Amino acid sequence: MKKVTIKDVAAQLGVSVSTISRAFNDKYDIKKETRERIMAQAKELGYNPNPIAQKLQQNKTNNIGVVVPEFRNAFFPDVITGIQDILIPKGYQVLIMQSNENAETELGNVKTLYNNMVDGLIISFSADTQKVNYYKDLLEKDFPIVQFNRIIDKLQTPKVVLDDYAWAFMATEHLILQGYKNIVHFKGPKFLSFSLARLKGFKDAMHKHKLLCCDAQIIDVHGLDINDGKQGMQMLIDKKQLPDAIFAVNDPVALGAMMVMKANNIEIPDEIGIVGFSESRLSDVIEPSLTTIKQPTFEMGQTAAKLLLQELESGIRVSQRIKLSGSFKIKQSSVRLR
Amino acid sequence: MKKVTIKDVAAQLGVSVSTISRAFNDKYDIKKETRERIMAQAKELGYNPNPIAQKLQQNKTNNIGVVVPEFRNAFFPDVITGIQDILIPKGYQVLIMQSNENAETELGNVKTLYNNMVDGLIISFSADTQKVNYYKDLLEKDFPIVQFNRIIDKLQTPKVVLDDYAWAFMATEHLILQGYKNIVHFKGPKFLSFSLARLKGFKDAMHKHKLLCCDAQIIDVHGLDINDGKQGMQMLIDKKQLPDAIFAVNDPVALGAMMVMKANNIEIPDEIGIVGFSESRLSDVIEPSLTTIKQPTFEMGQTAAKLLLQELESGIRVSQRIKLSGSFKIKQSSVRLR
DNA sequence: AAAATCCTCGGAAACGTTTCCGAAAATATT
DNA sequence: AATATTTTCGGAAACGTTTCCGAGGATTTT
Repeated sequence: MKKVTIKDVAAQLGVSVSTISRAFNDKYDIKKETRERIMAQAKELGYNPNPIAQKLQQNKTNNIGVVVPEFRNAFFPDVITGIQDILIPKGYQVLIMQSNENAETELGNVKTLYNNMVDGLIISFSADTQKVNYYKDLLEKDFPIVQFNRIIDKLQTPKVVLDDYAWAFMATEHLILQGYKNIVHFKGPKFLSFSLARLKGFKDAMHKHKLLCCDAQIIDVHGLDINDGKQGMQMLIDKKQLPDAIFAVNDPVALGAMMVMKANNIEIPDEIGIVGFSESRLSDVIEPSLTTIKQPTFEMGQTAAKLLLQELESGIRVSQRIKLSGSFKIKQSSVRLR
Repeated sequence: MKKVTIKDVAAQLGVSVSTISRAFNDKYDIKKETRERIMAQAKELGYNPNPIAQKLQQNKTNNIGVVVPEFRNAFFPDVITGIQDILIPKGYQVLIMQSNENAETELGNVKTLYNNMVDGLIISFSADTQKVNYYKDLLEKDFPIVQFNRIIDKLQTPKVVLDDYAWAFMATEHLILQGYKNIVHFKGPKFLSFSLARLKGFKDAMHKHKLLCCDAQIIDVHGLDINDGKQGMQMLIDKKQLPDAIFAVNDPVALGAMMVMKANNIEIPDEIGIVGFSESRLSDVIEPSLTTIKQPTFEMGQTAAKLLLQELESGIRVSQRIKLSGSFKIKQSSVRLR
């Protein structure tokens, strides 16, 4: 476990420590032959520069923190893969933490990462994050942060999101064009940016087509999980207020609703049509397959990473908001046989 | 972005740097009042010890590396959550990397983590890892490693696995007791420890009940994904060698097989029964629901973390192999209506 | 041949901590 | 009151690098 240090190499070759450093950092002021001699000897001894010492010296860690609410669903893992795809080739390490949809652990995560001197942060906020003063403090210290997917508008950082409004509008309109009229929306947690955008997309589509869109059409399922969808659907059944169709805030909620419908012998898409959001692997497995919006997860991660990299390299923050485009996956759950 | 250091606090209070350090590390040789005075002032100035400097000094990072083949399926994320559950309260950071089922990137990951001075490593190997000399080198340097799930026997480290053999045996026997006779096994990649264990469990159960178990009963699907299951099933259909039942090496493979069966109007479980392994969320969504073995993922992560902690704290390696117990989830796909 | 320039390298400070050693001050012991 | 002991603290070295400054020798220019 004894590590070999720069001094060992220097002593072995009878040169100074600084020369070794020069060799490893490819500085201009070193003779090519000594460089080669050093590299050979270093390899021989199994020397690797100690990154901790380098970080202390350079006041830079080459670590990037990523905080996500969960990684049980495929969404965040895919985004993270995109982030790594950009950052790792640039020599960065990606430290991942999960907040479990809890604002408090989220704050703890961020503090830990910051105190561990990550050079920047990429974050998607938990469903119940409201207080942002700590994040504002960080931004004032010029600490680079990029938000994606679940953003907080008032934080002045680069952001990358899907155009949730537009796609929600399109999903709703798709249901309308299929002839569904009494459509309800299973909406997501109220503090989440995309919940609001998707809700607005739904409402506007309904209004455009002059369909009824009163409070009863908007069901708050409180969460984003399969169980939340189940509960929402069960409630509708209990109240005997069955709609024509459902636009769910995301796939798991849609899935849950479908499972309850199937248990109650409600025919999909004949009696009730349904579309989800954010394609999951489950959407192809369930029967009938679930119409959904596919998000460019990998690209979302790449974009967020690039934005961070830009700020890291230039030192200037550009609080742009990048909207990515999704794709509409029309499957069986929303297409009526004519 | 200018960080406040220990010197700033010292200067501000007119005491020495070492006293500040003592205060923060709760040493015995400091007066209580000065300690309080220091802590108050530190908070006032917003001082936090620089962990990089601490790590350099202590030659210890409090970082643990975790390398997994993927985290698209729920399995590894769940295990990681278990790992974090133990390690984070102990003050460790958990750095996660994914190898994408590729031995080469896996090796790269491990090297990066090692060079970044993680204190230990928890790893589940990729499907095509065969060369282990680098890992052996690390072990000889007394670098702590714990393996889980996908292990390499000849590496002398603590290991935590499911009792794959026993559960595969039970799964197969379950099919037999349901009256299935012509049973095939979709086996996993041949270098994977659990592939072999599950295969052996299958074979032994077949032999015990004196059922035919020739080469034709063992189908190598080459991978662990939905597509591999699809291909395996398609091949059986093309060859017109349909079995009574299938025991698949894992859930995605089983899922793929089911999807092809359904596309070909093969009735499950009447014509063909099927059981998977390692309960996934998909197993409840597909129809009919898939009988499977549930692995204690969270506990597996906790156990691996505890083993590592033990070695870290005691400094001695105990190459024990811990077998965890699963649970058998009997659902529709393997239960014949009588 | 003297002066100017360039190339290569060594020495030392710095990054922000912890810890060992010893000294001064406070307290206890005789 | 003198000595011994304990408590509390400061100074300095150390962890392993990078980088600035400057010096010596080699090379080029005049």
